[in-house]
Amino acid sequence: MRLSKMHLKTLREVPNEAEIASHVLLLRTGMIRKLVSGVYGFMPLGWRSVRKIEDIIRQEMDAAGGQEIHMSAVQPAELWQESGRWSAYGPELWRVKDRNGRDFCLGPTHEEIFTDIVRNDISSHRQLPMNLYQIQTKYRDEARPRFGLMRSREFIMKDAYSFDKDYEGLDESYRIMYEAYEKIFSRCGLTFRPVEADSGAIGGSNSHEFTALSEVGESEIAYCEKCSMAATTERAECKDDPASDEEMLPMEEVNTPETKTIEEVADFLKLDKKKTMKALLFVKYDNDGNENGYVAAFVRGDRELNMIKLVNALDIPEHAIEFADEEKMSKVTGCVGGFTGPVGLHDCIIVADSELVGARNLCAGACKENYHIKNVNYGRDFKADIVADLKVLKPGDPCPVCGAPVKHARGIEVGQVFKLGTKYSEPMKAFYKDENMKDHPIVMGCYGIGVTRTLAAVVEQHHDENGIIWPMSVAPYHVIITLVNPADETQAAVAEKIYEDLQKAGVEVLLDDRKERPGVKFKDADLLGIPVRITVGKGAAEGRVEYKLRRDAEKTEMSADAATAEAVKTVNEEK
RNA sequence: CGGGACGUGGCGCAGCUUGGUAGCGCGAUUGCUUCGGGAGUAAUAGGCCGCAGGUUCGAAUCCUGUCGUCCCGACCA
Repeated sequence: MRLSKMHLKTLREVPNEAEIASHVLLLRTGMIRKLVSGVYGFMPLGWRSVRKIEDIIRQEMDAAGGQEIHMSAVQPAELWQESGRWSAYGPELWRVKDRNGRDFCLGPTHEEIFTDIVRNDISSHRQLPMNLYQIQTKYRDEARPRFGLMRSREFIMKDAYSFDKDYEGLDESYRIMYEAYEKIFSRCGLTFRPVEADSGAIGGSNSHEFTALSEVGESEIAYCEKCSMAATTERAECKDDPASDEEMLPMEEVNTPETKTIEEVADFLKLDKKKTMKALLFVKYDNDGNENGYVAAFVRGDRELNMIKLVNALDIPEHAIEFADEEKMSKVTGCVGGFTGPVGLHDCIIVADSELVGARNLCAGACKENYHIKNVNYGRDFKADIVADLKVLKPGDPCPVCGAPVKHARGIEVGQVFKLGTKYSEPMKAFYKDENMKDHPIVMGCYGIGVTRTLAAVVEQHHDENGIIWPMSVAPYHVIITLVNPADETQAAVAEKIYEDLQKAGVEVLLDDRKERPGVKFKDADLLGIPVRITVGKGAAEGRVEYKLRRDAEKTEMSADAATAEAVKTVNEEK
């Protein structure tokens, strides 16, 4: 492609709407264009990179036995009502009505549609296992779209669904996808870590996220350097401190004026924070959005509540719970903002962290303004409706597997794999008949990759202060020829020859034949990040050109033919 | 949804405090010079100052509302 003919507009200045590197660079290179908040279009170079990623995904999915299909983005509400997610999914589901007032949504994911396909088409065990996938535009009406392609309302996703006879088959399908994902992200040039994850709104029992490591990433992961433990902090199990062998002491109410926070209470009573417990108060909503009772969650004073673990313990969707209005809640349950403890609380669901069961003589709120109670003990003084691990695993806490101190890192979630089991096949009646004509629900798995988010993650991991540094595999073009002075016939002829030779060799090549000053061309070449660069300039009369890789600082002078050969070799090795 | 900031030619911004009908840099077009790291010069085009009300003789500027955008939080495969 000749740059003089290409639809390309690079920006010299940083658009004020962008903060992080991938967003800034994708806008400055003109690869993406914003339409409205969270909705982006792709210009020629951007679209080529998207297609590169898609092609890598297709190759690996096909190699893993997947079959590509393409479903509509528009989905009828009926299917979502059948699975129960029409109400469970929440406001992120982008709902639309047709002219007759019938409800639809723009698909955020396609479990229902794929389940519907197989329940119609699959009836025999002989048709299983099967894996179907698509690469398609998805919609999620995000509360706060941000960082360009990182969290957008419209995005491209590859979603795959596996269908098996039983859980053993699912384990195998899951393993195959997991390995395919490792290949895909490696080929895209990403540094990533598969981590155990919560299954969220998609549902199911077992899940891994593929996280591209990056400081600007929105997911936080905990991992252990001594063993293989790696999980999102939402998911990571947090070990209880061992049960105390202290004697239970009698409860004692103490006056603790103006001590609303754990720090204040611990300071005032000269207690270790570990000898206190804190209360977090929530209001629960039913599927229609009406208030549906209160929840009080308790963790030790030095711990932090993990909301995901709480909603999982309650077995409700995440959006069905919110911090409670303490005054309103007080009238029903007797809680007192800042002084809430489990003793004296009534008419609400009490959820206690498992660590509290073995702890002894903790200080808790007295449910009375300016009073706390010392020596509160589980079992004797209060009981919980639910006991579960509710804690956030913090850096330095013992690894739940081996006990070594864990570390934390941030990352961009570029893919996730789930074991769904029969979560969809059962309610939607996707059954197959076995050898004995007996019906069984199909056992499903689902596997997603954020294609456009992967593009952003690649840029996050591969850039410098001058621009993008594309890995060969996802670069929009492999080689850029900078023709320093197009008016110089010798230079032009040498550049044209290299351009043609590279194309004949199957290399994707850009020829910068614009009537621009050299500085502009060099700056653009840096910004665009094309991996191999050949500069045709002063040396052209002697048949000499410069060869340079975007990622390297040094350039090499060589003959035009040698540069062409070197470029072909490098591209074929790396693409 | 809560908190904060911002909307002025394609992009980045000034002007607003103290109202008088819009300016700078980049970009674009044309000429001349220049030509290996975002050139110099001269000229030209391009803006109902987000939108709607209000105050005023007069509003980019003050007031109210509204829409949009970004950041933090809430939320989020």
